[in-house]
Amino acid sequence: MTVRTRFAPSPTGYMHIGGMRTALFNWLWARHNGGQFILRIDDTDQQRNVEAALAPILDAFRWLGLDWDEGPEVGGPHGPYFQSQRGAQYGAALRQLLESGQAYRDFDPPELIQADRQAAEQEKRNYLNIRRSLDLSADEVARLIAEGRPHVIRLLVDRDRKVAIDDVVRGHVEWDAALISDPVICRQDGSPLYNFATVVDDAALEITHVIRAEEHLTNTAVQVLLFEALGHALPTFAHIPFVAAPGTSKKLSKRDLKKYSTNPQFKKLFEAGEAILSPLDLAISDEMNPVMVAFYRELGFLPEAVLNALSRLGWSLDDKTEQMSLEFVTEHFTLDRVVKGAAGFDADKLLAFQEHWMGRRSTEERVAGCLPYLLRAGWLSDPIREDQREFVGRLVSALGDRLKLFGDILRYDEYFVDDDQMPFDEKAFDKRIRKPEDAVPLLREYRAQLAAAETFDAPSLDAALHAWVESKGIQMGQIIHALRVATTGKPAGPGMFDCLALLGKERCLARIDRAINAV
RNA sequence: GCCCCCAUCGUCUAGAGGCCCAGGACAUUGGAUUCUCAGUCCAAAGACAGGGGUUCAAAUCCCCUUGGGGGUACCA
Repeated sequence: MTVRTRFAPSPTGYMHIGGMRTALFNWLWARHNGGQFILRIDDTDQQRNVEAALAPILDAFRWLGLDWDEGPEVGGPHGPYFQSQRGAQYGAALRQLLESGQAYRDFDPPELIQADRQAAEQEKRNYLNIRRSLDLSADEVARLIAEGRPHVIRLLVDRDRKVAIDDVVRGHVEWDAALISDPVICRQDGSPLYNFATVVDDAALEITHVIRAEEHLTNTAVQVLLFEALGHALPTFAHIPFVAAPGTSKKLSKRDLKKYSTNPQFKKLFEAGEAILSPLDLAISDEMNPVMVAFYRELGFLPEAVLNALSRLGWSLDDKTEQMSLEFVTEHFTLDRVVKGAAGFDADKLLAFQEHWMGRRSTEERVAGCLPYLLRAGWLSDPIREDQREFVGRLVSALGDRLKLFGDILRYDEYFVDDDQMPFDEKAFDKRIRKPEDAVPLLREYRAQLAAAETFDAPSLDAALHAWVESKGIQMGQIIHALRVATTGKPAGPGMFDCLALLGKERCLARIDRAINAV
């Protein structure tokens, strides 16, 4: 039997990182088995602007390279893939259940149900719906329907039985049906409820494996009842742990975003977000924050890194393999190696994966990744001139490992601003130029050396400075720190000679002059 | 309240009765390299929630306690 899995997002306008992990596991299981991965849109709730709200979700899939065999844009033999367009199927299933007596119309007004529930709560017992409408005769029911009396439709649960599944990750899980209220499967307005629509669709789409977060485990009891009532075979269930917020075992949620900003792990992400988004005139927001996939794309993370991190959230291959490509994970992914406990999102580890995968990108690829950022920040002309492209190439190779995210290129504004606009880091300026007595005289002297230099590449500059330092009988540290701050404005960066060569003679001289005058 | 799930270093995890006085990775700390930063290399510190069983033997099986989480909707 062909393995068919699905991911069924609601069009919310963003793609949650935890949802992405669930989607990934579904995709992996389908691909691992040479099966199909289906995208179904659960849009029973919101009908306006589904397309706009869906776009960020599909973008996230495309960015990570997770394709779908059936669903929006690609169609498929089991369509439509939007629940809002599947009314006919739900209607048919409803009729089937009603006619076979496995579902019934409940005419009790909501207030009455509410009172029942409150009473149960006060008596500290489990609430079970009271089946008053079941006492109505067929004639009475027919009369109430003819009258247009509002009602919902409930599944009639057999209270003398147990419901059980053998979950691939949880094992055998059992519920006593005597404790389960008859679930409403159809609202007063005729629209289907989640548990019902899901079962109808999962059956119609011939889903073989339902892989979803464990928050749905309890729903499964009702869904199993529904599968059976409809006469469908049960799919295999795999309830994977949800992705927890760092340092907690609570579900990662965009509602708690404020709290996360003080978390030491997330702090780095927020800091990077700040540094990279602000030159782009963007800011951390409801749609753009560490809980959303879009955030990582916008900062210039690599899909490989995000995929690698997501794969390891609740799944492992063995006791040592950490760095894995999507292809590798696909080959080795099995459900029985999914962990049971909640997995906290580990931002540090994501960063480590990012460094690893970025390290495997060539300079050309890194340049290609950085260029869009520089363009968007307005630091390059559009179209990009050839000399600019060449310059960015030299900068990127000088940056080496320091460039962890493509967006990090925006932290090196000193190479793109005019010389008289370059800001000096005040603390560094004090420490390296203003305070040391010999800094300014040495800078002056070295400036003359530079001005006379015939070649301006890093190796010659390196050799020349070493010779000069030796002839003067001073320490390298006495000049080089002052020189760095003078020319780049910052206390840290690529090798000094790379920086000088990158800037070129004219700009170096101009900046040294400016630094001396600023003392 | 009721139902269900979960529990190994700070974090992600390995461990399916002896290979474990518990292994790896990230983070942390110390050292080396260096003009700074980043990186790299070496090293250190760091966990089986508690209590009972079962067994010659338990991180691994059973029970209880504690703790954490999820669900309890005419949400998904």
